[in-house]
Amino acid sequence: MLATRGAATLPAVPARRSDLHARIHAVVRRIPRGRVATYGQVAELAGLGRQPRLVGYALAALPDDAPVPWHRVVNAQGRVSPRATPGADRLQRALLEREGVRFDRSGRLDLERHRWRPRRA
DNA sequence: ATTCTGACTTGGG
DNA sequence: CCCCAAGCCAGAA
Repeated sequence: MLATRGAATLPAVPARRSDLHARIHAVVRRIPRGRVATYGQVAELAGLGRQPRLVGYALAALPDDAPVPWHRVVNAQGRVSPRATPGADRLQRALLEREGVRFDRSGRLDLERHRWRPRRA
């Protein structure tokens, strides 16, 4: 099928933008409706270890039409992380509420109750 | 090529 | 509750 190496016109290695992002997005795609995962949790599941920040970077890089439920990722405090873009955080919260996730007065959700617990890592 | 700038978390003061 | 530092990727200017 595909030439596996050295075709003059093809790169030896696929020019993927970023392995890191791809892996992160893959994990986030697994988060079921009505459940949430923290940045740290996603980092672990993606095999990045303690690098929750990278998860934030990867999600920030998502195009608007990406088939990734980015809104299901919240911070370790169970809150929607403040976003630089106006309204972005409001949208995230709205999307979660639409899936049945409730927030308390301080804008915090119950991680114990809503956290996604994948059987397989 | 260098610099800047974000969706984080943890440990400590 | 607030503040600070470290760890570290990628796209834009």
